Amino acid sequence: MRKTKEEAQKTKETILMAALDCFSDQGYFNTSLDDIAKAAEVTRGAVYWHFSNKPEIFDALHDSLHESFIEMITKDLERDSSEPLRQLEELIIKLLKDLERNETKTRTLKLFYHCDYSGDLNQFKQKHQDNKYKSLQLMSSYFQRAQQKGQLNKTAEPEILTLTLHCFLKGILYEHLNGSTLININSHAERLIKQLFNGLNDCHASLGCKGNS
Amino acid sequence: MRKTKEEAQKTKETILMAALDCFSDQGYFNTSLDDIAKAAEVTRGAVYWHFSNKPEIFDALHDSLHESFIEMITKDLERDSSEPLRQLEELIIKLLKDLERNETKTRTLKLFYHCDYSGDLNQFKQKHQDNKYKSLQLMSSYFQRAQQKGQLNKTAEPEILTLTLHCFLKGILYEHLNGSTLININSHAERLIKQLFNGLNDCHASLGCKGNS
DNA sequence: TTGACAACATACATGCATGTATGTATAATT
DNA sequence: AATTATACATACATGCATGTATGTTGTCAA
Repeated sequence: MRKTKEEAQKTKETILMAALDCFSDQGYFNTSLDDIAKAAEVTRGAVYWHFSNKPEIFDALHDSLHESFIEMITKDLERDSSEPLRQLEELIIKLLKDLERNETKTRTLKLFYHCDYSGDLNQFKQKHQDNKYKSLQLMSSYFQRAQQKGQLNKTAEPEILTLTLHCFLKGILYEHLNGSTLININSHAERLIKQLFNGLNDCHASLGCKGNS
Repeated sequence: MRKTKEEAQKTKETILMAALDCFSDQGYFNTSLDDIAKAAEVTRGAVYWHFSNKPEIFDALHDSLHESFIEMITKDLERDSSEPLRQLEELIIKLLKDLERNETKTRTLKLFYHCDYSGDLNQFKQKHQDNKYKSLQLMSSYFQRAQQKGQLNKTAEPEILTLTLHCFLKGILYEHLNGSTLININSHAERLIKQLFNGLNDCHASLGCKGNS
């Protein structure tokens, strides 16, 4: 019965992926640990050995996705483009298309868009929210760079711009992940993003911003 | 024990509001019918008398909110403003501020942003999504009017514009309802909306749209 | 006014999910 | 080579949520 350490690590990841499958199909609250165990072709004993309970499995899934995001953005920020706004625009589209290709990421992300933190997941609410803020702060640095390079009106507020982008992205992802027929990343997302950035450029570029009270 | 019809209708609504309270506090899946009954100061017998099960309570909450939204938009559409885009902008802000005031609506809406339709709620997924599309169609008619009045470039696509607005709104609401400290409707939402509409105007007004491939 | 039915309350049966305790075989350690 | 701890599987106890069946009281209709 006893497996080698590598094998044990492998079954742990098998359990994680099985959990993701179950959560995606039936939802977090509708999946029992036994469901996960059966999907991973182990028993609940194995699950309880690697994780203390269901919320911890959820948290493990979160971590893997978040680390991946942070890494992609951080690496992109190492390159100091002459046009930070265009760089950001390209990054966003790249992230979206990466999501579309990687089904594991898509399903994981979908989890966090529809999960209810008011139950047993409440213990992780703050942590996951903090992690989201970290990604946001990274985003805002693009706008700061653009402002420093004089490509953004001085009255523009990077925070507001980041929020705008963030809300917009959230909406797109929400619809896309929801399996909505409204949005198809290949045909729509790129145009939506471009439209948003056009708005930002036109509004904040050289002239003053017209409508902000 | 037997109550009059009016009293019965009242307890039914009491149960609905109690359910909303419970769902908001503990989440849909973490509330039992007994929780709801206790919150409404009745027994589970009363709950089972008025509703066949928990999903049906959820659906009843949905209906009340949706009807309210459709009514507000439909009434606004009766007025044929000379500037449909500005009219839409004002409507959005009005809707947001109405939401902020009406806590029942806020909590109900929050339910549907975080609910997981993959479980026992799956039976209502299609219906609720269809209802969402209805509101979206109403929104797009503002853009169509603007286009007819020549206030929107002829190459602009009302559907894409509606999607843009919808995604953006979704993001704002998601953050706001999530209790995010990032967004405060009073101080932020109005500016965010104005910024978005500035983008639309600048991009699609008289000149051609620059960046759309 | 009296039956019939509505509007619940109470009681019961069932199943499932959780957590833990214990068993076991084998890898790692010495 | 013997021991120990690991990596699970199995078994058990518990509690809770659901659904239904039945009881009870008052209302309304005739």
